[in-house]
Amino acid sequence: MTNEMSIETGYRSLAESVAARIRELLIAGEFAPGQKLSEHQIAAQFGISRNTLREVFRLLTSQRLLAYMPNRGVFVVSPDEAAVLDIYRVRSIIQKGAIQAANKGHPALVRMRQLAEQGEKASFDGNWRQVGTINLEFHRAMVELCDSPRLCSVFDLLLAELRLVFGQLDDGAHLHEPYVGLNTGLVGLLESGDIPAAVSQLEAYLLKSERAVLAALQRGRR
Amino acid sequence: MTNEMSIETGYRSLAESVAARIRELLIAGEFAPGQKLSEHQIAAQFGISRNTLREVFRLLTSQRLLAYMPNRGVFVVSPDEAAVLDIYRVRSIIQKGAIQAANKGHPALVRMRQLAEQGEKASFDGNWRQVGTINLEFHRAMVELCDSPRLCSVFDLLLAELRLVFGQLDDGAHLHEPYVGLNTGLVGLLESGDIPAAVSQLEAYLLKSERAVLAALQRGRR
DNA sequence: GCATATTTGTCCGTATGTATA
DNA sequence: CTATACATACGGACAAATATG
Repeated sequence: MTNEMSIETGYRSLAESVAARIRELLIAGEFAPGQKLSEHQIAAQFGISRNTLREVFRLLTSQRLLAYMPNRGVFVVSPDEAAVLDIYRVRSIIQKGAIQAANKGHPALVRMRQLAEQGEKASFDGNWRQVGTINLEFHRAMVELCDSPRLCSVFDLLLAELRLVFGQLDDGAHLHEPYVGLNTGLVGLLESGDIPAAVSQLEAYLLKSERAVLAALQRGRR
Repeated sequence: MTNEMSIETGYRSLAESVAARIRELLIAGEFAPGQKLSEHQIAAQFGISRNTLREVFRLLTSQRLLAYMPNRGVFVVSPDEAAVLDIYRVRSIIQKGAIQAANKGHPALVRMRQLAEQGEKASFDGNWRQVGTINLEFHRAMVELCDSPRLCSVFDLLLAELRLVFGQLDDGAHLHEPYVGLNTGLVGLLESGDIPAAVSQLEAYLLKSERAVLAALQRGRR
């Protein structure tokens, strides 16, 4: 999925595949933020040696999902209000920059249309968990509009960190539901080529989402 | 300097400090692009064990400075034309986004003024090496305008990769010299608060620089 | 195309220092 | 303050893949 695999062949070393698995567990909320990850325990849990696990930890700390505390071990990061503010600041810059490159017929734009419709459907069915997943995929596709592998990988890391924030919050419902309409509207604007309107629509989305996340975060972590 | 150190204390583990040292060697051009880094040799060269060195490699591959080839080892990346295009695409988005936040009196803006003047001086003295260093510092300060630690660290990685490209080229002179004037002009526009003019000035810089780097790259690597 | 040497990928055991109960 | 637990780092071992003659 992401770009932590080796070049050329899609082969992943043991460290890379375990990193991918732990990454999935992290964004699924299986590990609590702030929790310590013991080398001994995790190595046993995944059936790998401690040396290999330390390579895994180096990968995941580089992705801002784990953090080292010297001589104390690695811990799951617990993004605070400042982190959320920063993440949304970067999102704003990256996503506004990306949709400048939107041109009709771009594969990513087609995908955005599909995802917007899937989001409407999932929202209608009340499947909030899927609404959240689709929503993030939608914004990921938005960044793909500008055909920049580096920007996409940066954005992936941002989204992973943001998922970690979501994992701290208790309600999956109202965190994504209000935005499916905005997404559909945004796609329409991009398809019609009205970039300035799309930008302000995006700004509205980001501001609204940021405030909701901040409020939920301050309302207390579960 | 960069953010690969552990949280809380500024202490760096052995892997982190060796990674920083190798990183310096890489951007100084001490290792040739495409060169293979033998685990045995490099471990001996730096007086560390293979296990620790593999952690170092994980850090540096995460920073796009090295790349794994499965069962063949790690190699210094050799950015090609596509990489340069992508780097400048991301630079454009990030830097244009960053200067939107420029307000008079921002510490980063003060620093940009200082660096612009230092660049003029170094250019007058014909010290091209220092002109290049100052130029990159100038653009780094530009990104600091938006007070986003995440965007800054992303930009640092981009610049490190770009330095790797410079290391492939033979002339350090004409790659930076023509831009010192543009830098000074850009600072003036930002200080006067004329963001739109600053943006077009920045666009002119990036386009010019990108073309020069691409031309030098196609003219042949040393 | 084959046999051999080299190197990676991964594991284990262990010594040392640091933090914590 | 001592003792225990753990992170840090090292060296050696071995199979598998790769490079070399």
